[in-house]
Amino acid sequence: MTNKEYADLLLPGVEHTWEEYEKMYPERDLPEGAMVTRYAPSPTGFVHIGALLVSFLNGRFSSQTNGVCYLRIEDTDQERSVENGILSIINSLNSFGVSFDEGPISETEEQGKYGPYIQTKRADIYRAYAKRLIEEDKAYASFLSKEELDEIREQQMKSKQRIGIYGRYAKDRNLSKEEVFDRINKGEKFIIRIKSPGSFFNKIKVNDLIKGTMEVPENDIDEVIIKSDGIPTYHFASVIDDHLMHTTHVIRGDEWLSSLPKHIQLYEMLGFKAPKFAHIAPLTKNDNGQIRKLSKRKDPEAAVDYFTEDGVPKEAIMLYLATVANSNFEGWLDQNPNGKIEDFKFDFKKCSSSSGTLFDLPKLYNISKNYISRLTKEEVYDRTLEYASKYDSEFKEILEKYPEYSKDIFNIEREQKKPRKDYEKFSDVKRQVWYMFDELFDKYKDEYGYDYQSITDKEEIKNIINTYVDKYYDENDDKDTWFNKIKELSEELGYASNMKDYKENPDNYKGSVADISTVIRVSVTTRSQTPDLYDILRLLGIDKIKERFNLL
RNA sequence: GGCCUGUUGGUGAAGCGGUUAACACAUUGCCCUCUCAAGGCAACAUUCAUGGGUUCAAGUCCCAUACAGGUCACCA
Repeated sequence: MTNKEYADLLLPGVEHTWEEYEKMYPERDLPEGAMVTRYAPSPTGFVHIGALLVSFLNGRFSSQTNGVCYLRIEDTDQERSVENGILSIINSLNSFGVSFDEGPISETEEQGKYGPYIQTKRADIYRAYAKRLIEEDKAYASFLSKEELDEIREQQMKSKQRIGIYGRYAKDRNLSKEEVFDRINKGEKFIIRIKSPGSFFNKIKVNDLIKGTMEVPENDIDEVIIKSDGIPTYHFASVIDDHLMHTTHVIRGDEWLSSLPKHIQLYEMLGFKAPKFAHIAPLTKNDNGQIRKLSKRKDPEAAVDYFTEDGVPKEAIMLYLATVANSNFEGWLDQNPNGKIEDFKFDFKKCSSSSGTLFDLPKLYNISKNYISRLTKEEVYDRTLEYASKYDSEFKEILEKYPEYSKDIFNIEREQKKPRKDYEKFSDVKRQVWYMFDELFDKYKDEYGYDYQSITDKEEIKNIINTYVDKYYDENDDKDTWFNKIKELSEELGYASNMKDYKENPDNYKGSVADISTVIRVSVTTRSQTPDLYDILRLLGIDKIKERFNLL
């Protein structure tokens, strides 16, 4: 039996040879230095915050070098696939501004010349290359059953040896072709493993763009490349795909770091030029003193949707991820307050080489707060409405009913050099402005209660507000005269009009302007803490003010 | 357990043989001020996990120890 016949026996019926496939995926025509990157998720439909970071970075590196970033679906494990998983990943990433030059664009369509971009559709390709390895005597059929594998592992653990199929454990490595032929004819199930040429005692140097050069033992494990269902393993498929799709840079999570020697060996065995690698540190969380990777199963905040539901703008999430990705990003943003993430040049050297980055929620919120403060009143209105439409129908109705009025409210202390920063997320907005709307005011005023501070005497409160509307308030006043009138009111009623005077001689007065302002503020809003009172009164208008005063 | 990586303040970090050990978030205090949010100013690592070594000089180089994380599937 020739090697070719033998390979045909193991993997019959391949459409094209590997040489043909090489021709079908020609070199890309790209400028010098252009990076070809990829994001390669399983179609689980779930987007992990760390995956968003990785896909984002892949996109940035290719686009800042005028390269290509493609999406490849790694569905070699059927069990992980989810209905519409591909589309939901695409949509989710798109909503965060991450898109791809090539790859699937729906469950059935795709764009780009290096496809198919879904691994189960490339089965023939992997078989062709596996066949080549068999012909070259670099791979073999292994009949080890699940039970035998378990037994070997147990034995290895007991005798404290390395776990895996290598050396003398690779029993089927030297089976004769005839014996393999017999067993297959008898219907025995088998898989294809590589004949690892490596030795554990040989150290090789592997280079990572982020971690630097590492010395690791060569891989000597006979990795599975084709599973018994005929589908390749991740390792095999991704190496072939990265080669055929001419990937120059593999940027992925650092859980892959330990399989790097395997991958490098596979590139060598196949005679491929290996791409460059960059392994990104995972996002972690401190779980009662336990620091661990953010987990899809245990941590709701691992899902990107969690923050959207929380009301954090997507842009803010990306800004946060950018600061995590490159530590100098924040300083750059500071220098370029209106800069777009796309204008920043990411650098592998600035990626954290530590073994994990704690996901810092307060920091995210801070970034989010600053981001929202830079929006225009229209943007705040649109985004808040968008949020309310999904999560707060009551507020949605109000916003739709009073668009211009709402925008005026959002504009309080907004369009200025140092804008007001009191919304950390869109879910905060209602909590800060409800009293400006009669419908909400009527509903919530009693629930929250009037928060009078130092002056609580009903008569005195009435006296202050009545005197104020009767004698002092004029809608046409500018801010200075408005406040001067509050000072005058204070004096008339025996309160200090000047805080310094009051602090020096508190006993000379019944209170201060602060107390007077607070009474007016609370009487009209129920809250002792609000944005600028002058703006609030003006927006409410004299009729509403009187109405609310009359309620007391 | 094997292999790999990492360890600078509460957090993210800068630092690449000679700096008062940046910066940002958080926290605390003061100032400003009609409240709040901001903003301004300050405090917060006598020390860079620990122990050795190299050097005139070490967070920075070397070794050991400790701790943490990752990974060891016919999962990706």
